[in-house]
Amino acid sequence: MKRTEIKILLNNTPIGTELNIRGWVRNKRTSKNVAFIALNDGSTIHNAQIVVEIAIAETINFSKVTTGASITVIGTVVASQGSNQQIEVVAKSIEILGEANPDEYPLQPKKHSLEFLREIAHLRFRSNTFGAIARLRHSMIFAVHQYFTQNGFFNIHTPIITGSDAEGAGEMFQVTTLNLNQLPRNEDNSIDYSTDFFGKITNLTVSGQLEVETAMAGLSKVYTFGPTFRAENSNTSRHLAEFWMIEPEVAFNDLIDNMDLAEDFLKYLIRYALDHNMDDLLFLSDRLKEEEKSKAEELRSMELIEKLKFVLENQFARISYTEAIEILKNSNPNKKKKFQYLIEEWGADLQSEHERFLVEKHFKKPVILTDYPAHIKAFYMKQSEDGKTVRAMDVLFPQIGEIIGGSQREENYDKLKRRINELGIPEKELWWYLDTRKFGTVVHSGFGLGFERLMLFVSGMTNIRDVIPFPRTPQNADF
RNA sequence: UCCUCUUUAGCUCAGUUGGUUAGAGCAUCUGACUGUUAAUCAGAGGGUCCUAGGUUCAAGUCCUAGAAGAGGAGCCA
Repeated sequence: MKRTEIKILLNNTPIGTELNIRGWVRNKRTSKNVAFIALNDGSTIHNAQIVVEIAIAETINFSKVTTGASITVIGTVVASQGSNQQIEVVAKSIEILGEANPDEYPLQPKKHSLEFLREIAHLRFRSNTFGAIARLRHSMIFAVHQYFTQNGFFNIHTPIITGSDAEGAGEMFQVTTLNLNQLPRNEDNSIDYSTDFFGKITNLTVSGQLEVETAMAGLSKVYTFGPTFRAENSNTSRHLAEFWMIEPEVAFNDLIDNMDLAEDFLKYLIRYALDHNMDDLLFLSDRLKEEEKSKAEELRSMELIEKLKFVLENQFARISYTEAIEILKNSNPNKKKKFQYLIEEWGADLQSEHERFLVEKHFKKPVILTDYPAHIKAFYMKQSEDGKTVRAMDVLFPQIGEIIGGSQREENYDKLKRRINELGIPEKELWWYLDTRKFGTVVHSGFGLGFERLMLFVSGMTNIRDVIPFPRTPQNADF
């Protein structure tokens, strides 16, 4: 008999239907005459309740039906006598597909710590929490492509191995086929890369932006959605060495258009989650509430679904860096010297505590900060007439901080070239990038959205290692 | 990389001022139970107290170094 997914079973299967369901046992409860199996196949957060009469149990080695075992059940859909589910399946036959030795199987029908689940990342797809995260993650991936498709964008696969080290977005992982125990040397003892696979130094990409800008200058509306690698020694709950980034780039868009795109895009994704993943969101919300019980009242965050709706219904605040400095300068924490880094003058880089103050205390909603001092931002950003700032924008979210970083790009060939030289970036590595400004240059803008940071916000999880299946962080590349 | 905290049973955690044989809940196993909901009840088994040194008559407990994990900071998405 063909398998019926548990999601289908629970949605609209009429009483009396005979069907086959398969999955992994979450829990088994036995009494004298009847046993109950909670079965999950990952199609939904919900389990199917299998009712096993003693006569059926006796046909198999029922003691081997343990938490974690995989089974296939043929049975009949009936109205449930219990109160926790509408329907259940009375088994006619059960077959054990794969046993799970209870002495070795680490998942129990109880709440596990997220740290423990991380240590068994290969099994945590079978937990409620990570199952919900995985389904939500898929939904968000799909929604990203759907949003851009509906809005006339084209997806561009930018290279993962890059030959340019001029992107300036952090430490890179080197890619080489050279024998590290026996490196070929030049006469001056430097390493001879001419015999390396690409004949030069290559690294894993830290951003697809420069390449995707070349696609923009031809297709107008493009985006990348790919893996990104940063070899920073970052040990925080919001950094990964390998993460996924979405980078739209749009010709003829200025900074205002860019902000409109970022806000519309984020709201679309959040709305998509609310429309398509309510079961998982409700579970994650309950989980979060449970977790927050142990926190002091003032440290608790808004309930997850309420928070998502709140972001949807409110305009993001949009202020310039200069305005932000004024707000911070006159803020209570600054006057009372509560900030670790006090705001004294224009030009200072904003610290996490300042961003959090603006988002969580002052505006109490997402904030887009624009027009930062040029000296704290990347070379490619559009230089303003004031000569001091660039047309940059960061979208700041509560708890997460910077979820998007973007800008209008400098489209003027001479200005861009001058900035590259000022910063000592090797110009000859960027000849192809400069060509986009040399031939038919256009005003254009784009941004980078950290996909896992979006996942943090939408799922309400607090550690980025719990929203990606196999996190890569310093000293950890297991699985 | 810096600061702070943590590391005791399969999991989550107690463990007093350094003092007998290191405990609990859950899980596992055995049994009981007329339909359970992380079932319930009774019993049993289960320990390199993170590692290596040190102090002491005596160390899970104190000291030093290291490892791993967490929170915060920096870097950023």
